[in-house]
Amino acid sequence: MEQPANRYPVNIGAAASASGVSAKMIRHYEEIGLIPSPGRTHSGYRVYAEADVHMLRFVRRARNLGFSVRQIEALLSLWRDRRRASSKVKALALAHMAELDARILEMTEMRRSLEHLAGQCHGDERPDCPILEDLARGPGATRPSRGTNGHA
Amino acid sequence: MEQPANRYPVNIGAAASASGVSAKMIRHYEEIGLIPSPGRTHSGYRVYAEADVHMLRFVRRARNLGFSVRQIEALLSLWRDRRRASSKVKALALAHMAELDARILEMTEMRRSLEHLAGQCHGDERPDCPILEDLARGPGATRPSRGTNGHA
DNA sequence: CTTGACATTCCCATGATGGGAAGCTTGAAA
DNA sequence: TTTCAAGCTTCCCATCATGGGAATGTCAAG
Repeated sequence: MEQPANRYPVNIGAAASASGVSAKMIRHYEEIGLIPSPGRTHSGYRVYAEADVHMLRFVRRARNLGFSVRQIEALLSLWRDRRRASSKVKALALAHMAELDARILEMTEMRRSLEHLAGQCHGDERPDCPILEDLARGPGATRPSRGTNGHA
Repeated sequence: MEQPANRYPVNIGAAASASGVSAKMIRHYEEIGLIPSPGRTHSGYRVYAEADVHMLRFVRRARNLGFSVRQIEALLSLWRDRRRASSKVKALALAHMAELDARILEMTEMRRSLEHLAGQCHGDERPDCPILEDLARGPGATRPSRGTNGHA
């Protein structure tokens, strides 16, 4: 009954390619305590079981969704606790969605401002450029230059 | 004709509050060469002229638009070159907009995935949760759990 | 002079990731 | 068996923009 396909446990390289998390990051996650320290061979090589690789995949997918390591720490402990209320997981997800919304909004506003400015810049060989003018003197507030200084 | 309102040149603290760039960051920008080294008093204090504060404001506004320091370096040199073609500035702005678009898209997709998952999670005291299940076994691929392992 | 608010430099931390060096281990080919 | 490449180990450094804090020096007002 030796299934040749069951190649576990594996070294860090195989765990990395099987999980999509780089070996570098696996060691890092271990160091910061996100994942437990795996076993070691007599010579010090890290040894990963299939369950470890599953956990790494979990981590990678959560990162793909933009969760921070801190949040993933929480997700992992919720994952391990098979009796936790699903509301706890959902709360984490909603909180992260709110963060994403905030960042999306922020960047969308930047984009809108830039679009506006770029739309006013003819973008040819002439030197006058509303983009730089706006950066130089501040959005909107077209204050009359107080004659004292041509700004250098 | 002594206008009391013309309080330049100023120390770093005043330059910071007048520009909205922290003293810490002003020194940092100087160190990395984004802005020129200002004059110093006999005792080593940095001294900023009004034009310097204008430049700092320029930097802050550009950062508020999400430009990287590297990009601001380019913007500043375009700003100083009064003969540059406005197309160069516009090109920078458009490139930055494209970066913003990419990041916005990425985060929007994350958000959408999360929304989908959260929408399937009842979020009550029951433990079963599609969010964790998805993270654990991978998006879409609903493989039957091969009984060999309760996952640990 | 003392005091308090400023300034200076230097080092460290964040968060997630990667690069690379120096050295040890492993397995397979010569 | 020797050797060689590939893979592993740890350690340090870099990114990017920002801040905290320590130790020390300066300045202006009391």
